[in-house]
Amino acid sequence: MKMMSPEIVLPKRSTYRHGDLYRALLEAGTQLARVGGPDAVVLREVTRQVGVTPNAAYRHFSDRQALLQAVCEAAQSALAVAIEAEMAKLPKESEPANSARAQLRAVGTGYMRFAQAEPGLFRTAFSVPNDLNTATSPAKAGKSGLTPFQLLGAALDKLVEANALPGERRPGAEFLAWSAVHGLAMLVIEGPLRALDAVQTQAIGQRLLDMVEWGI
Amino acid sequence: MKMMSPEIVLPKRSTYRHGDLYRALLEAGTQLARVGGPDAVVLREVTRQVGVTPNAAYRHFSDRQALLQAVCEAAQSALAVAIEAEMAKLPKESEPANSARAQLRAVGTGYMRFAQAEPGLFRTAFSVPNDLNTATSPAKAGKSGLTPFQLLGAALDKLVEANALPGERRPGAEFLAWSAVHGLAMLVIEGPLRALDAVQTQAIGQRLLDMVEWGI
DNA sequence: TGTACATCAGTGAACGCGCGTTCACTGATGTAC
DNA sequence: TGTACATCAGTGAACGCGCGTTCACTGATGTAC
Repeated sequence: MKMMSPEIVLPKRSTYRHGDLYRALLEAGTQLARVGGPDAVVLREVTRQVGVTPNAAYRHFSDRQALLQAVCEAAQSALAVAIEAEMAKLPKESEPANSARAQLRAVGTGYMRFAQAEPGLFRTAFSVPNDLNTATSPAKAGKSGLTPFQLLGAALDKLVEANALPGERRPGAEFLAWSAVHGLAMLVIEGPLRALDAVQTQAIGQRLLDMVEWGI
Repeated sequence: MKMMSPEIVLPKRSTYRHGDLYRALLEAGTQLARVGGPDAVVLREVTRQVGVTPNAAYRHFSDRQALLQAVCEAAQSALAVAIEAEMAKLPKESEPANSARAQLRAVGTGYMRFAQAEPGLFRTAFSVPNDLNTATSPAKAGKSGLTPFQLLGAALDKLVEANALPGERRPGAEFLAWSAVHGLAMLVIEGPLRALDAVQTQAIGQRLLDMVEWGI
C-alpha cells in the first residue's frame, strides 16, 4: 500500500493578498488551542491551515509568542462570554440579596462550564504570563465589555450593595472565590478529578459555590 | 572572538557501569523539573547531566513519558513531605476539635508553601495524567507513607471524629478543600496573582483556609 | 582456585522530524501627479 | 483618465537546532562448573 501523498494541496486562494490574514491566523490559532491547548498553537501549523507561507505570519505577529498571546486573550474573552451567558439565564429576581447571590453563582457556574466545554481554550487562557494589571484589558472582555475578572468583581460589589456581604470583607474576596472555582476547574480538566463525570462535577461545583457563599 | 567549544566534556566516570543510573536519571530529571517544570524534563538533557549516552536511559525507562511519570511521582512525594513538615510544626493541642482544625490548616499551608517554594515541581506533580485511583500510590507518599491526597483525607476524618464536621458532610469534602487551595496555588505561581508578594499570598491563604473551615 | 560464558548496562552513530526564524524576492494595490 | 511609483503583503528557499528513538555494537560483571 502506498501512503497518502505528503503533498500539501491548499493554496485555494484567488487573490495574492489574503484580505484578513491577521484574523484568519488568530482564528486558526484559537482552533488549535481549542483542540490541543497552548502547546498546539504552532506557528507553522497555523499558517498551513490558513494556506499561507510560514513567514507571512510575521507581517502580523512579531513572533510565535505574540500570536499565542493573542490567542490567550481571545480565550479569556470567550470565557467572559460564557460567564455572561450563564448570567443571562438567571430569572428575574427582585430581592437584591438573592439576586446578587445568584449572580455570583452564575459567574462560578459559567466559569466551570467553560472549563469543561473548552478545556483547551481554558488552559490556554491561563498559560500565558499575565498579571492583575492586564486582567482588565478590553481584548479579554466579553460582550458586556467586562473581563472575567471584572465580572466576578461586579458580582461581589452587588453582594455588598445588597448587604449580603459586609463591606470590610469585600477587599480581596475575588481571590477567594476565584481560587476555589479555578482550582476545581483545574482538577477536573487536567488533574486527578478528570475521571469524574458531568453529574458528579456539577454536584461538587454547587457544593463548592455553597462553601464560597458561606465562607467568603 | 571564538565561541566556546561545543565539545561536551563530561564522561568523568571511571567505571563502565554507572552503578545507580535509574536513580541518577530520576534525580537529574527532578532537578530539571524543579527549574523548568515538566517541559524541561528532556530525555537527552537528563542523560547529558548524568554523563551518559542518550539511549542508556532506555535501559531504565521505556520512553520519555515513563521518565516524566517517575519525576511526577517524586514531585508528589516531595509535596507530601512538605505537608508532613508543616504538620510536624504544630504545637501539642489536647482539645480534639482544635487539633483537627489545626491539622487541616497545616495541610493547606504546607501545600501552598510547597507550591511557592518549588513551583516547577508543583507544576510537574499535576501535569501528568493522573486520576484518583492512582492518588494513593506509595510512590507519591511522604515519610508517613501517606500521599498528599491521603493526608488531606486523614485530616478531614479527624475533624469528623472530633465532631467539628458533621459526618454527612464528610464525603466529597476533600474536593472542596483541595480545589480552594489548589486554585490559589495555581493563580499564585503561574496565574494572574503571580505579582503578589509572599506576605500578601500568606494573608490570602489564611483567609482562604478560614473560608474552607467555615464553608466545608 | 580458575576459566568459559551468558547477561545486560552503556556506547556510538545515525534516522527523520518539525520547529521558529531569516533572507532576498515578487506581485498587487492605491495614491500622486 | 492615465501612468509612474512607493508601499507592503505574501513567496520560496534555506538555516540551524534539538528532540526522541532505533540499530548493531562492546565491555564489565558474576555465576556455573
